[in-house]
Amino acid sequence: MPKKVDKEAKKDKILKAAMKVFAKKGIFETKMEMVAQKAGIAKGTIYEYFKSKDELAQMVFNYLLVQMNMHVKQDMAIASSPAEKLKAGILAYVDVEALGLSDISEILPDLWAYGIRLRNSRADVPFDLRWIYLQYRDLFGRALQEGIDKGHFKNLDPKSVSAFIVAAADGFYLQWMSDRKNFNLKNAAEDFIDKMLAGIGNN
Amino acid sequence: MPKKVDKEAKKDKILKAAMKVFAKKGIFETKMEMVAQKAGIAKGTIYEYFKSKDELAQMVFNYLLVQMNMHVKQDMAIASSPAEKLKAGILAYVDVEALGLSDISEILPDLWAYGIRLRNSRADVPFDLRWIYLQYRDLFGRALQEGIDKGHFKNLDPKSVSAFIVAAADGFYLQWMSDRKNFNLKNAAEDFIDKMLAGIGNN
Amino acid sequence: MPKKVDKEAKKDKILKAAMKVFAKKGIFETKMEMVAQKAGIAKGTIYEYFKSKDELAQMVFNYLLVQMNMHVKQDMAIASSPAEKLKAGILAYVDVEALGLSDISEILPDLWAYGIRLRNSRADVPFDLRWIYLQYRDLFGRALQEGIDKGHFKNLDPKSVSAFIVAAADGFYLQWMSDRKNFNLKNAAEDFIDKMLAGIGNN
Amino acid sequence: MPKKVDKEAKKDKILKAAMKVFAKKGIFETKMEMVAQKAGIAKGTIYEYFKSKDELAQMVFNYLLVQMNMHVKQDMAIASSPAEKLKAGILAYVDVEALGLSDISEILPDLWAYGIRLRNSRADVPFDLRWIYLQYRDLFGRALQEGIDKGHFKNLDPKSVSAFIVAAADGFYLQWMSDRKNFNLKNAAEDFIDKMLAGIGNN
DNA sequence: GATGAATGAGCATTCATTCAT
DNA sequence: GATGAATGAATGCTCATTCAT
Repeated sequence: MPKKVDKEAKKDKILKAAMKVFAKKGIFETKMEMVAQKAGIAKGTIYEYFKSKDELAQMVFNYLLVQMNMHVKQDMAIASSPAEKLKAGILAYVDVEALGLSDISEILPDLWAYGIRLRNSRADVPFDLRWIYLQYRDLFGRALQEGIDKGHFKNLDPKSVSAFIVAAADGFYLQWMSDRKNFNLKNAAEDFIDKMLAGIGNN
Repeated sequence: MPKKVDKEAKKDKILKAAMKVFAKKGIFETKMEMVAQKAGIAKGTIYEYFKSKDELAQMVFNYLLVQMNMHVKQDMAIASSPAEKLKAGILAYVDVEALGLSDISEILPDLWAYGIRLRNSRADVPFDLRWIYLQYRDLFGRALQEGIDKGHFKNLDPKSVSAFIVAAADGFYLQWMSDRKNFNLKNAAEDFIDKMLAGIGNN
Repeated sequence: MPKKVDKEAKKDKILKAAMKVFAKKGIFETKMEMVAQKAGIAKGTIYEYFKSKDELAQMVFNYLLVQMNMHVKQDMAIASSPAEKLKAGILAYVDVEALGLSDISEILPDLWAYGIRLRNSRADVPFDLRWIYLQYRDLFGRALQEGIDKGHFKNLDPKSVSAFIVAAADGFYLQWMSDRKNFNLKNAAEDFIDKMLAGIGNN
Repeated sequence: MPKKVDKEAKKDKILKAAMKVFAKKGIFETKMEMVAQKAGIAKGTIYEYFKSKDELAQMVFNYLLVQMNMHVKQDMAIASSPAEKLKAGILAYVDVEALGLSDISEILPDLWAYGIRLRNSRADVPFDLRWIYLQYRDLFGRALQEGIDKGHFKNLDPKSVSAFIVAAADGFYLQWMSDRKNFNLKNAAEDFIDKMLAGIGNN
């Protein structure tokens, strides 16, 4: 099935190119021509793979969300203890290298802006920030609950702690994006993990 | 100087109108005509007060940043103990009502996107997210240091804790914007404050 | 009401310009830029007066249809005898000079093509060839009936005769458009009128 | 020569497919892809048989013109008396079934528009409406002349009568296309023939 | 010969900005 | 100062045509 492979590969190529240009310029400053150029193809070709600029943006955002989700889930699944799970999850969440975000992190606020605005406009959207956050909170919440059940953690509210784990991670992203030179994302996350685990630890 | 006042009032009116429309539609989906309509004036009049759409956006973002900054600073200044300062600061940071953000919170990701991108493009910008975050970290950091010095808090690194206080606050904003119905911003912040103060408290 | 007049005048100017270019090039070969140029305005200005190229075309067609209709009706109304009415109506129908069609006659097949196709597509159309023809047949039919009633004409079927009067007139247009140099529209119409009146005359 | 036949058959298939789509959508709304689909082939294949969309359109129009011409000529040739010749010719002219026009009549105004415009643009065109009409007028004119010579018809001008026979036939087409449900093309033609023959008959 | 993916010229339309009134 | 009609640069998207397979 040579065609199939080619098509998927090309679509992916365009997606990646779009991701980069979107990140650098913002969605509205990005012209289809730029994406084409970045992908090394002609403008018209993009439309063989994506219906419109808007769909392309959605696909890009969706791709990122799925990547991050998979990454976090996998790393948490592998970890053994509840504390390890939390640690692995948070580190995976901010693992820009593994997520391929190191060069395109600026895209996140656009994703957020887009996702938040979708609520108000169209209903048939492929991604829903509401659901995304629910899921992350659930993911961390279950690890927390497990830790509580096992007596590793204090008897705290998993809902609120997980919300704040996710919040901290997002917030670190924001500070890092604003000042990549001086803000060390990984260190911030590790520091946070240590402190948090100490805070919720049962001893 | 009645003229001056009138001019300022009108400029403010346009700014507020732009803020609302920007928040609802996003900057690029906002047309100057919409802003004019919202402000109850003619399209051309906006240009008597703002050089361009871009300047208008900058003024809007700057206004918000200044508001938030003032609010946080004031509330922290009034508070007496270090713990009270932290609490007051965080609550002020997320006080959407007082900040007038309750109806226009969706503007924040646009502000972030804009601010982060400014780095790459133009140098002569009126606001700088890097500096904004430095300042907030410094603000909370000084309260933390004071608490440490007074023996109220454990001997922790004010830099990293303040970074994560700001991060959590931003992150809560994000979750709240994504799901205003089900995520209680104020509760999340208060929960967080309690836990954090317990965690860093010296006893 | 200076504005109102200006606006209407300008709209009319654009309409007339579009009519000419449409006639010369055909609707699809006509670019909005050409219309603007012909009207002596900028491309964008057209859109202040017409929503789209399609609407512009519809307005042009409608204008022509209304003009022709008015012209025929008026000339028939003035005429006294039934025979005069028929004659006046037919001559008015093909009076390219009075209708302003002398330089833009080629637009008629486009009008027909457009009108016929409208049936298949959109329902909310401002003109309906079906109705147009019904009306013309009715107009000539009533003159015929009057002639029959008065004993001027033989006892023939007004429906079928009126249909064929209109048919002949349209057909003459077609031959004239195809060969303006050698086909004399007015002569053809007059010849036809004489013969027909002789044919249906009662003596 | 089996290959030749195959080629011709395929070319014809494409031509017929194009005819249908052109009729339904109009030439400019017809995309080459649609024609290919209708013909059950790939888009690129059309270009193996026709140089361009424009040529395809010309071939379609030419085909129709030739068909109609042959049909009319043949039916007139068979008829014996001048009156029969006229009758046969007119009926053949509007015999949509035999001409294969019943489903694609809407194509006629496009043909007219195209033909009329050719005059203004390119000189090397395969068909010329001017010539087409000359021929039809000649065809009917000769039958009329024969009738006059034989004393069957009054001494009228064959030129003008033939012009008006053709005109009526075209005009009937137009009314029929505009309202196929309520306008009976054949009946209109027959009615017309009867009346005309009565009018020009010598008795 | 047939295919259909790729191309890129071409165009309708939008909208920030200007400026005559 | 205020207006809103006019502008025209800019851009998303289409689709006839090409050509490697």
